[in-house]
Amino acid sequence: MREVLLHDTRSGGLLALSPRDAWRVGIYACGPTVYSRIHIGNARPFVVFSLLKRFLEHEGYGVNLVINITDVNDKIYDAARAQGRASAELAAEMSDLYRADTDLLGLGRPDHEPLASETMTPIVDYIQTLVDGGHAYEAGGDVYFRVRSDPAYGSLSHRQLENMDQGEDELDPHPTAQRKEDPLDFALWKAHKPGEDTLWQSPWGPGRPGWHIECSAMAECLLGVGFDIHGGGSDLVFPHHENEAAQTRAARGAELAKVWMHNGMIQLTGEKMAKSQGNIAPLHEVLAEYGPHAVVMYLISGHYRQPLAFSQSELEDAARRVHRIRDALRRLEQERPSPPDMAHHTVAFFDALANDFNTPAALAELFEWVREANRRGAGVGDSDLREMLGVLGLGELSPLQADGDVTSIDPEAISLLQRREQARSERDFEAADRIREDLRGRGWEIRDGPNGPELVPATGH
RNA sequence: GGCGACGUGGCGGAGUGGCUACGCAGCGGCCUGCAAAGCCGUCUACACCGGUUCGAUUCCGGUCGUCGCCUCCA
Repeated sequence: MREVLLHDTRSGGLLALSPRDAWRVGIYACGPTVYSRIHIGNARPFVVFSLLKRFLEHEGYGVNLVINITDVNDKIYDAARAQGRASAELAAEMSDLYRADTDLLGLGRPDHEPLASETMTPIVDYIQTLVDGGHAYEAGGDVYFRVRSDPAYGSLSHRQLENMDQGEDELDPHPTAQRKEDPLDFALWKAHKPGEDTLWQSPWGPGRPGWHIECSAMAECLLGVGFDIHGGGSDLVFPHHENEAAQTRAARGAELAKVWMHNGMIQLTGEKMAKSQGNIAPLHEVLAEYGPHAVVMYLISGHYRQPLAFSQSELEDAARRVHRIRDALRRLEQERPSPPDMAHHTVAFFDALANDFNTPAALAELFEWVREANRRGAGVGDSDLREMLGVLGLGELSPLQADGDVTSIDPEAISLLQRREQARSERDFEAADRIREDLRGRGWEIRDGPNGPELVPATGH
């Protein structure tokens, strides 16, 4: 049995995965706030945790993956107002688009995708527990978390309370400084304000929850307290995850999660890709241009904890890597066992994933396997490569052209190929080359091998 | 200002106290009518300055630079 090591933000080191329930791993990852379509950066945690789930299942664990959708939030109100629409309508539409866009990645869905708007009762109960326990207080219809009531506050993000910037946002149209006991306190419940078109009832009056308590409630509802892995982007470590952790300690007297995993940012021209900076690459556009396999390949080309450079050429590189694998698949014996003396690469592949989910190191092994298979030529079974690709979410990759599957090629192409062979046998290479160009225009590429010419779909990733 | 991460060959990106990462691109070769695909080779990388060490890209200190967070941005 492989020991799975994961980097934990709180301890700053690697922890061995040791599930709360023997073979059952609970994972909660923070999903998007649905005020616009998601971008490639938002796709990183979705892909990382979806693939981590696949890997853990490969290792014999059962996995319960929860990725929430934040559909009640200031940003949604702002975006809806700017568009002159109802916020709930915008959130519903963007939730649908989020699911549609991530569906196209071909990785399936998480096991649960809770909505904040459908978790209101547990959220209000949670806040009540905090108030009852003296960890939160009502002020003018708002409810705030008493940060200094949690002695461990700061332990996740490694910050000292005295070092925190306590300045209030001067541009905030609804200053809260006067209502808070302490500038560090954060909102659990926000009283309804004019212009906000959704509201829920609570013991403190109508309003809506703060972001942090939404996630705590959704996570606890589906996974309980003390689940195995809590994940998300590194930009959420503070304050979002710090606050989640504090809420759970205060309300339940226990840690919310055992391991806190954070993925690095996707970077465009050296800077973080963020909606607020307007330098976004929408996921659906990237998918439409390069296809799901190249996008997934791109996202796993760096270690999940590191920042990852984003550019056209990075996606093109990824598409070429996918192409190399497809080509290799084409030469392999379909659905046959792989040579045992190549298995050390496969073992190393999974070992790399067990070592803090090191996908680039795993990919290196996969490509070593591919090269060895190519070296050996015919007769190599595809099972090992299939096994590796399956865990990477690339299991649907099909060979460029299954031998003998001639019926899928249009008859015109077949006859062109025959005419080219005719020309070649007559040493009329000019004509032969013209036909080759013709076929390329039709999307077919000719490869003259020892067993005669083959047609494969043209590269045009 | 505080906290954290990081600076690897043309690009992306792993990793290690001494041994080819890997991929893409380029170049040379094999194969081929020519290509494509593939294979072989090559491009002799580890920001800078000190220190520890038989030996450092890898450990320690400093310098410069970059990025993230400290405002509900994955």
